[in-house]
Formats: sequence, structure tokens, C-alpha cells
Amino acid sequence: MLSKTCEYGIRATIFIALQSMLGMRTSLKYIAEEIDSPEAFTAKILQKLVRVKIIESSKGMNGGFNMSMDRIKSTTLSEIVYAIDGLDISNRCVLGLSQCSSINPCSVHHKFKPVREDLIALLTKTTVEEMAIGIKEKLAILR
Amino acid sequence: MLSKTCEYGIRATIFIALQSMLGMRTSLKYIAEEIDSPEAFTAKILQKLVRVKIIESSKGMNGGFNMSMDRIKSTTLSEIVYAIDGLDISNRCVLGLSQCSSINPCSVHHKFKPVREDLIALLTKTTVEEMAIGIKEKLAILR
DNA sequence: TTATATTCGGACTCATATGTCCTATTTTTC
DNA sequence: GAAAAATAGGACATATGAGTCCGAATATAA
Ligand code: FES
Ligand code: FES
Repeated sequence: MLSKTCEYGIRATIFIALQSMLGMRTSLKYIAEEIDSPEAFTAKILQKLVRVKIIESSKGMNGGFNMSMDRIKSTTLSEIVYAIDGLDISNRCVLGLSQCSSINPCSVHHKFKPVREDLIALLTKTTVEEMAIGIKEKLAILR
Repeated sequence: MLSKTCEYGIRATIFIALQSMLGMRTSLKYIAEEIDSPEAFTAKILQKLVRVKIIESSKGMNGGFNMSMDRIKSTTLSEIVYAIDGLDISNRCVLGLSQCSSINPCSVHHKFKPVREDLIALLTKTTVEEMAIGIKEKLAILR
């Protein structure tokens, strides 16, 4: 469904947002511990998220990653997924046809379309803020 | 979502079913042409489907693959997916937590659960027969 | 019985995803 | 200015998924 890269990326973003909401910058090391991910690999993913400006980083002592309140409120799951895994999740034919189209549909296209639309709605409507609050309120976990 | 192996496996099964409904056994070569898949790789996938008895094979001249009318009617998409990709699609946490559970949910569990249930319903309720008829009626394509 | 057409299955290759390591760069603290 | 603490980024390593090759087994037809 999602690549591991993407899974780590989402969990890391949620944790960074949570810390940012408490006014704190977070180090890679702490992030990797808290989301139970390989540190060096997570570093690569965070670099990517910095480049697309979903999160911010600062080097040096007391450096680390953070997210602006604006970004926390406006960033949706879909942006993270698209940045890391691309558009396949919204576009790709379930049966692997080179194009997914209602005009030349595969054998499950018509049944699958609404399910996929629900999935896309989930991604585009779920904000990082919402997820971070879920963690804060202990309604969800990150590891 | 589905592995390529699984995509090829499903498309091959649909085509074998279609041919079986016309009373014909189908050779690997013809299957690979019709579903636009690499022949040797498809062979491996079909071997697996034979082992789990979703399709049948016979060697030698005029050999090939076929499916009993019983199997065509009773086999669902989910059986093919589970046989090839395993249960991950129904079980795995979207955010990669080691367990997906409502008691210790990840940040999207509650929103994702109904979508996944719809997906599982799609898989368990869609029969090979239904898909083969769709191809026969030219309502869907295989390549 | 021999030639031919087919699947079976093991060993291999290739591509991509996942993950590690090491050095450079930047920033803060002393 | 030097030491320390952090991210950046390239090169490398490993695992898995995707795909190929080839000989063995089997069935049919002449
Ligand atoms: S054509 Fe296959 S999902 Fe749309
Ligand atoms: S816990 Fe993540 S999807 Fe259920």
C-alpha cells in the first residue's frame, strides 16, 4: 500500500509536529527512537521532506527538525504520500494495466473506483495537526 | 497495492477462465500474449496457482491450463490475492506498526478501517466468473 | 518409437527498495 | 578559534521483488 519509506516519513512528521506544537525542535536520534525506525534511513527520508518544505531543519548544536504551525495545520497525509511514493496510489490500475481509465477499464475498475476515492479522500482530508493531536491525547500510538 | 506477480496472476486466471468457459485449454504462450506479461515469469505464477488448485494444468501436446466450472464460479479475487501476496492487504497497519489493532491504533487506523473493509469486501465478493464474463461482454479488458 | 509440444522446477540474473557508513558542513558553546 | 553537536549527502551493502534460462518430465501424434 505505502512504501516503508513513506510509513516512516509519516510517523516522523507526526512526531516532529507534536514536538513543534510544544515549542520544541527534535533531533534525528530522538525521532528514530520514538517512531522505532532505523536512524540513518530516517535521516534520508527527512532530508526529502525538508526539500519539499513539509518540515524544516537546522544544523549544529540544538539543531534538529521542526514544523511551522502553518504547515502542521495545512499539510495533509496526501502531500507526504505524494512526495515520497508519487501518484501511483491514486492512479495505478489495480490489475496493472498501463492506464487506469473508465473508458477502457480492467475487470475490477468499476468496483474499485469508489474504494480508491474513499482512500484518496482519507489522505487529502487528514491533516498532520489532527494526527499529532491524536498522539498527544493518547488516542493513537507511533510505535 | 498488489504485487506485479499478483496482477499477472489475476489477469491470467481471468483469461484461463474465459477460455475454459468456451471449452478450451490455453497454453502459457497464448496467455502471456493475451495478458501482455513476460512468459517465463507468468509460468512461475501459474505453477503456484496450480499448486493451490485454483487452476489445473496438463503437460504435453495440447496441454495447457484450464479451470473447472466449479472453480470459476466459486473462486474469488481474495483467494488469488491471499495465495500470492498473503494476508498483508487485510492485516497490515497503514503506517507500518507491527500490529494493526483497534486497542493500540495508529494515527489513521480509525479512518482507514472502513476503507479497508470495503476493499476486503470487494475482494471476497468478486468472483472469477463475474470478471471473465466482463471480458467476454467486452465491458473490460485484460491488457 | 521417435519427434514434438507442452508444463515443471531449480538456478540464475537484474532491478528496486531498504538500510548503513563515512565524511563534509553548519551552528553553538566555551 | 577550537571543540562538540547536529544535519547533508554521497557511496556503499543487503534484501526482496521481478524476470530469465535451461534441462527434466510428460503427453500426444505420426
Ligand atoms: S483500469 Fe484497472 S483500476 Fe482502473
Ligand atoms: S493500527 Fe495502523 S491501520 Fe490499524
